[in-house]
Amino acid sequence: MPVRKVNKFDIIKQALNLFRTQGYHRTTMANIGTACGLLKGSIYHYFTSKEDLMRSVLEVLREHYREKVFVYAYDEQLNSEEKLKLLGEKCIDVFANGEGACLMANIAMETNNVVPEFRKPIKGFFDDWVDALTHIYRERYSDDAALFFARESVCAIEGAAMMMRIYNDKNYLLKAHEMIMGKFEKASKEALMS
Amino acid sequence: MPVRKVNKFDIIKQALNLFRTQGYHRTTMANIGTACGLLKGSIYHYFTSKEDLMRSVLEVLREHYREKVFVYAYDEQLNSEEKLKLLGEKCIDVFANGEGACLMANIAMETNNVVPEFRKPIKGFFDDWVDALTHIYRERYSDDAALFFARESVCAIEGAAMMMRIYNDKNYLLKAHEMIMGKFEKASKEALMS
Amino acid sequence: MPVRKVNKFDIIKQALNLFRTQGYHRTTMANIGTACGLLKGSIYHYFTSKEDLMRSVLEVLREHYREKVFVYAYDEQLNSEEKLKLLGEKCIDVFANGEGACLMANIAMETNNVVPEFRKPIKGFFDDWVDALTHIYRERYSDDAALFFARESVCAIEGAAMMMRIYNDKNYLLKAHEMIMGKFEKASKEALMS
Amino acid sequence: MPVRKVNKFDIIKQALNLFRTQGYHRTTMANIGTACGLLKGSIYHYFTSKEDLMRSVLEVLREHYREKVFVYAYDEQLNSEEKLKLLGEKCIDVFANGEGACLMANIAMETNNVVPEFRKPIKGFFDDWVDALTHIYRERYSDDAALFFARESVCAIEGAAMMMRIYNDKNYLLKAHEMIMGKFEKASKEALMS
DNA sequence: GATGAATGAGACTTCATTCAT
DNA sequence: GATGAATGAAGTCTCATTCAT
Repeated sequence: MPVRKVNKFDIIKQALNLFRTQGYHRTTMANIGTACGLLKGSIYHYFTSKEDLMRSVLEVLREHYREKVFVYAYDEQLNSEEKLKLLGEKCIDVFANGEGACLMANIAMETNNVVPEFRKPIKGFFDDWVDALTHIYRERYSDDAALFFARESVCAIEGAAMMMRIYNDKNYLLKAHEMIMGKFEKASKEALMS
Repeated sequence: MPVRKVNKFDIIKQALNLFRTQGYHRTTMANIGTACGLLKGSIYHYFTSKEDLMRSVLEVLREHYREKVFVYAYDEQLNSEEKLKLLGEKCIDVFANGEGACLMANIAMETNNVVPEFRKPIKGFFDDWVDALTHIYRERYSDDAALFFARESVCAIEGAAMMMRIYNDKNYLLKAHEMIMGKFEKASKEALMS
Repeated sequence: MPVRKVNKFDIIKQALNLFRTQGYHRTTMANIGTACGLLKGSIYHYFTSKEDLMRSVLEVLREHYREKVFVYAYDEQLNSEEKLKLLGEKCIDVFANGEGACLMANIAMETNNVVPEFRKPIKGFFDDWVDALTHIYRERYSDDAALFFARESVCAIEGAAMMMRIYNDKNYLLKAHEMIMGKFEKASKEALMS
Repeated sequence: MPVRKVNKFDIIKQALNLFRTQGYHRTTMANIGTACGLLKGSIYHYFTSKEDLMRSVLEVLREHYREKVFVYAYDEQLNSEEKLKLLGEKCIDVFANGEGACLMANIAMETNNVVPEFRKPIKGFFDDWVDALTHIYRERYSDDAALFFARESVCAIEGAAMMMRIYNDKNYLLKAHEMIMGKFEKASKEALMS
């Protein structure tokens, strides 16, 4: 009964969810099919292979972050604190959501050096993130320091996301966010004092 | 004719290396066998299953860290800075070595929520690590603050290990270590001043 | 809205070409569709199945040979040499054309004893061919001998077509044709002498 | 129950038979397994892929002909007629055996231009055959003529094998053999007369 | 008539695991 | 203890075919 049941994006969403929670290798095409109400074979109507699907997932995810999260860093209606706060909160939302964790990091760990195709979008995502933070930090730090702290912040969040997963405790993410905010505010005061 | 080619530990060592670099699912029993000069079937003389082998790997790794790394936190011949420095350097050695990365984190990401058996040794490892750092930090912080900073430090290192892998750049790990050391030394001065 | 993009014959022509060059099993309905500017599903408006399509291809091919090639054997405007020459040349044209080879022989090899439906048109084609040659040969040989040499000629041509394909060398076909012509001309002289 | 059921050669023999009668694409690994009393997966213990198996089949077949058939062409205990007779008879045996036909030709037609890997052993086989016949023919013909007639003979036999298959009539092969023998004997007499 | 979505059987292949030798 | 043969479940992918629109 060939009635349209899904579209490409539905599949991507379901796959994203499964990849995030089960990992790439433990997620089968049948799993993804079931999640969409399709048979495994039908997914090949939309994607040429599992890798192709994953590539799309990574691209969509990157795009999502770029347009819905990192974009706040460049919204000049907001002041720096607000930007940083929004970025952090959005990340927490996404990461801590459901079985959570950062798919980009997961996939990087699970397939890096093994499926080189995935490296580009993953790197791209982290580039976007670091760029966004650097843009914010430049308002209070030198260019070098801004880049440095941006990287440090990403490390802190990603490390926290991992610990959250291991200990099943969302607090790690919240604390990391607070730490980043606190540091930034302190920089502000120091800037004022100097 | 019982010819002994390897022992349990040999297999664990090879498996550890493969799991670390290729991940759990992409490492086959045949891969491990080859690395040991055995056929895959022979591994079952030592371990009842792949999961069983992984469990052993995780336990051995935890033990290794406990005895060879975290132990310095409790070596009262050393002062606090020295302890912290040693811990960091040892971690960098192991993580940044070869194809590197932190197996515990990798496996956590790849199998958490899926192979619950692995959660205990992984959690245990991070507990040990946090405990060791907390022990050091207590010398300059309150109990609560020590625990808090210990967790933060582990997040920082693990996040850096991940970024190191993604960007293929060992600097992340070094910077994270420096940051932790710097923060601790600063705490020392503040303590002196107060 | 009934838009007619192709007709049955278009599909047959494209399918013939693909079956000839790729073989029956390696040619997919999608391949055929693409070659016609259709989607694979649309072919089922014209043919009930792949086998049905192949049957039509074989029939059309047989008809083509009967009307456009073997017909010369019965054209009494021509003398025997001319008939034989024309038949041979036409066959060479078709067989050696493009990726060439004799579809009838290909399909016979690939599907004989497996898709019995195809045997009839294939046999029919070779019957036609042998009949045509026998008709020509009768002018210089006894009925028995004519039949015998007709079969021998077909063997020679088909064997040559196969070697042409294996060695990618059209000469085999030309030499076979020459051989057949030469033998026939010699028969003529002997007949004259006797 | 891992008791040795087959060896590599058993599998090759069964596969050869199936490929010859069913063709390459219609023969599944499961078919081959069943024919050997194995499960399909077990064949991968001996061959890395279906293509790998086919390659072995082609190599074994070529070797078989070289050692058991074409070898007579170089056996100087025999006179020319005997050599040619033996070669022909052996070929008839093999080709007409069972569901018969020449696997080399079958595969050439079914996979040529598609699985280039198979071209080498197939070409090699026909080279061996032509070489053997050329060697015999040189005793009564010039080098050029010997090569020419050798090729012609192979064409005749292969064409006959195909017709045998289509008409399910072994006579084609016998007649082709007789024709070749007759021609050769006639050459002998002409040589004597001149 | 044409399309595109969906199906489902079945293909090749992988791999953890078992077990007789 | 080690091997090599075999297993069987499961995975990715293909493809002829169906059918609502």
